[in-house]
Amino acid sequence: MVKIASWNINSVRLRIDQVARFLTEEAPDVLCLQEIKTQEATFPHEAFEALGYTHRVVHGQKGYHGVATVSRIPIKEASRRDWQDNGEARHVGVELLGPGQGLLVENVYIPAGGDIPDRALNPKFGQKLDFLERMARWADDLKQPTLLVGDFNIAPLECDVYNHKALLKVVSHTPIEIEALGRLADAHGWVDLGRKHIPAPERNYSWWSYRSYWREKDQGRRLDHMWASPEVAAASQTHSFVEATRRWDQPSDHVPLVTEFTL
DNA sequence: ATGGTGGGTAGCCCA
Repeated sequence: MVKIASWNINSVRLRIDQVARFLTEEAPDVLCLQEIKTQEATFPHEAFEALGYTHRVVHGQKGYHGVATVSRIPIKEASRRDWQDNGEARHVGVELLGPGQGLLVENVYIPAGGDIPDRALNPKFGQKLDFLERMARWADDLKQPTLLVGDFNIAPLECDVYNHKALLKVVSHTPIEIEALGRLADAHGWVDLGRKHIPAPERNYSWWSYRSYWREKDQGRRLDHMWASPEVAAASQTHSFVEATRRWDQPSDHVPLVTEFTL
């Protein structure tokens, strides 16, 4: 069994103790982190080393964005792509070398896209759409069994948000983003593990805004995803969102996703 | 309809 997790941590240095708690309690073999907000040189390597996560691939950036994949089973870096061509660190791909040998684990942090869902008024929204189109072209050529995980910053289904109608014009749930994400989905025949294991219309949110969480109205969205090649999806046994982390002190606004595979 | 909170960094950007 190989257990793989993904978590937008919103600063790995600030929340390293929470990461350590999560690794101790859930014991994933591989953890993909997004929004580490630091460079490789200032990544808290020691804490991961002490917990047995001796294999690490960090695509970092000072202050913003940044992704890292840490593992207690052997991995090697396969790629780091820049789908915006602007130097932001939003992707790293690794290949498993021991258990699950040959599986690619692609860790991505898709741009949030700003506040206005109009590329003429908001360049960041256009960059998000372009990022998705370039990812789709990348996925066209994938030949190896692949697991694509991360913060996609899109909640595609009606049941992926607390109020579908109210959010149709809110970036993360607009039809144009969902169409672009659909083209990425079709490019490889990805299986959405979140909905394979927790079928619609069941609620399974992965993110709650810091600005609204105190209201205790459960105004969440499913922004984080794990998508698998069909044969990889068929090997998935369990899948869960670890919602408890959102109630820890000074939490990330995202919660981890965890999947177990027979590989 | 609005503003609400959080992180990194150093005079605002990003989410």
